[in-house]
Amino acid sequence: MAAKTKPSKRDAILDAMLDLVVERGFHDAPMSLLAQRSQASAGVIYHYFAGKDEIIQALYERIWALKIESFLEGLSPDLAPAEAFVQFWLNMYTFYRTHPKEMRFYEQYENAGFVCKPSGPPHDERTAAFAQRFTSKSKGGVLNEWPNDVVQEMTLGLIARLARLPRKLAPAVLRDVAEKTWNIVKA
Amino acid sequence: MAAKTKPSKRDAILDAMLDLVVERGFHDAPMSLLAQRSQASAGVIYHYFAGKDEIIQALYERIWALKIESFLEGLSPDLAPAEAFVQFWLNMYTFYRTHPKEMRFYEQYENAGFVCKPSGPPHDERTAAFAQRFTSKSKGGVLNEWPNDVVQEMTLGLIARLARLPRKLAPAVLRDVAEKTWNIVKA
Amino acid sequence: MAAKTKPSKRDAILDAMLDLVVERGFHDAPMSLLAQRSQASAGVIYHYFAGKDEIIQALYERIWALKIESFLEGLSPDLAPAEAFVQFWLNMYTFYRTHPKEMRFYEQYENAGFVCKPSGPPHDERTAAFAQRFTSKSKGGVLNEWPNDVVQEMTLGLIARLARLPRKLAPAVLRDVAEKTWNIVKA
Amino acid sequence: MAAKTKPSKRDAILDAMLDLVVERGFHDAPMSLLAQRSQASAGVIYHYFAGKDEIIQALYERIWALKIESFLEGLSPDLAPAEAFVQFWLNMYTFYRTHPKEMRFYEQYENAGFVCKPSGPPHDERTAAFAQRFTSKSKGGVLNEWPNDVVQEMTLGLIARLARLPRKLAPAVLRDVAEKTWNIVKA
DNA sequence: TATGAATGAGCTTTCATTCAT
DNA sequence: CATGAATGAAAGCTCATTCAT
Repeated sequence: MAAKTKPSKRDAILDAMLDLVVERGFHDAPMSLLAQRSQASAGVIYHYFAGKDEIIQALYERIWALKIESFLEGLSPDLAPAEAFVQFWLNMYTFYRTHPKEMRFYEQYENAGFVCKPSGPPHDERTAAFAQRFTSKSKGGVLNEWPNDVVQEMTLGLIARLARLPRKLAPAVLRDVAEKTWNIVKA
Repeated sequence: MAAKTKPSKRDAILDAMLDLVVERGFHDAPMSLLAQRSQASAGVIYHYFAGKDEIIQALYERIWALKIESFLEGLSPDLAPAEAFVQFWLNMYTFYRTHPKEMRFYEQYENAGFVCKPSGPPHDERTAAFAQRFTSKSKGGVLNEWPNDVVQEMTLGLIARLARLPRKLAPAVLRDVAEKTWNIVKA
Repeated sequence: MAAKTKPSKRDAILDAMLDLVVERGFHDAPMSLLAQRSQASAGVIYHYFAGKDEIIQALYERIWALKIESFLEGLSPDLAPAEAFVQFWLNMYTFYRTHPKEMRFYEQYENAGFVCKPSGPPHDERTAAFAQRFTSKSKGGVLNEWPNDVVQEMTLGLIARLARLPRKLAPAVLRDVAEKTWNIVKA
Repeated sequence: MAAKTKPSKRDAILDAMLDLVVERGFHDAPMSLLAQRSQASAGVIYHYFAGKDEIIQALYERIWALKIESFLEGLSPDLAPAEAFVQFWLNMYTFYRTHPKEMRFYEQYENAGFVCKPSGPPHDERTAAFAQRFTSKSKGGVLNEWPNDVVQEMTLGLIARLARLPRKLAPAVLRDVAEKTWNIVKA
């Protein structure tokens, strides 16, 4: 049988930290509790990580990777812009709904200035290709001429917020929002 | 009669806490530093507040009040819906741009689960009236039939995010976004 | 009555640290024990000192000052060189014999490289004057032409070692050593 | 037969510990670092030594043996007292100058009370013979009547201190000090 | 009102040592 | 012989809070 049964301890630590931060916040996630929850002794944690900050950082990166994977699922480059947009939109919504803890962690991480993101979020080729496509017309993309960050908030940012709402939105509403939004930001 | 010059100490404490939380995050805003920064002794702080949590709470409420005041400025009930909407939109953007620290505090407060908001945000009559007007048509308002929270994210939430962007947006873009958004959410 | 009854806590901490280091060595002088012995809580110690290193440093400086005071006692500039030399020699021996703990601390401090002496031992005018007198003849002093540090080891260094010996030396021997040494190093 | 190439691991550990103690002091020489530096795993160290203290102890003894060997080099019993004295003196100085790390270790060991020397320094015949010769006349030796330990500090102790000085002393000065010292302590 | 020394539980981290592999 | 993950007590230090003055 294949190998990958080993790093379970490291992962257990990250899992426990995720739970802890979501349940109690950065300010109330002591290493002692982390040890208990992850079934690790206080000592081993420092065998895997240099310190608390590094755990947070590693967790951030693990979630980032997971996110990228989920977002690009089923997104072939052949899809027409409108379809790709809606597909992507739904992917994000689904990811956020199925990973609420990861999402809450993310928000704390980005808002609390806990650690400084090192060298920006890790780069990814497929994301870059996708991003390239969704730029303003004047830059060779398919979008209108609003500043890039405005468009992003209108799309990615909006989905994230909608996904945070307690209730799951009806597919019809979801599609409707996606399409109306697309009509605003497309070229 | 001696004017309101006295409670300056209390305010100084709140001011210092605001700075601290914004600069270092909830998890790194010790009372000792708060004392230093607010020119108060460790002891007096507990004369004005019952504890750290209460300071956070009081700060939250102070900012809330400030926000309400700013948002409703120049918003008479006579304004046509579209105009009121755009006016409100611009008010929010302006407030957020001129109160970046308050905004960052808010985000941490809401994301970090630091304290549970007691009894919901304080009630306000004028807000209520305004909110009443901007509900779905079927409820007597002027908006479409999307769930209320979806519309809120599309509007209030969006503005907040746009205001967080580093660059100040050009008035033209701002108006454009406001109007296009209005066209989506209006009845 | 005069003031100086206050800094007792700070001094108690230094006293306790001196005992601890002498009894158990730097490597076995935990803050918890220090707290117990000095009748201070773990916390207050950090009110008076920034950390363990600073305590060691402060102790070093306190002892240094005490040393200077003792060494120069009864040493008027009018004394003939030979007499001044012997007087100084006896002062040192007496100090070392009456302050064995301080001496042992000193030795550990200087040998263990525990902290780096900041900016050298604090300067003192009277010492400087005395030192000036006891330099080689060619530099205007009363000593022979050996390198300065060699002479120092032959005198100061030697006394320190003799004082460390378990037994107290007979005054006669002491004087004899002092005089013979003087005959070697004088011009 | 396979020569002494095997115990290299044990020696590597002692070497690494020597470096560590000299560089950082007893109080900051953790086993983990020792493992790294000696290319040994944390585990094997305990195959060769019962614990940290034993390593220190073994190191002390290794250095002691080395010292004895160096000191007695070229010291035949036929040499006249004055010549033997000066020869020994120079041997010591040379050893100390060529083994600064060993010397610094020694000083920490003796000052820090790290471990109590077990059963005194290991006994050695040749040293004993040499020591016997250099006792006071009344005990059959060639020295004056000062207490034994005083003479030792005047000689051995002094050399050790001179060797610690940063600069290497000129041979002429060295000889001069040796001879003048001899004149003091001889019978 | 105001001070700041004092408390002590609790925090993050270290480290000598063990033991399954 | 050798490894290095694992242990857990203890280290140095922080911090919300109290209280004598």
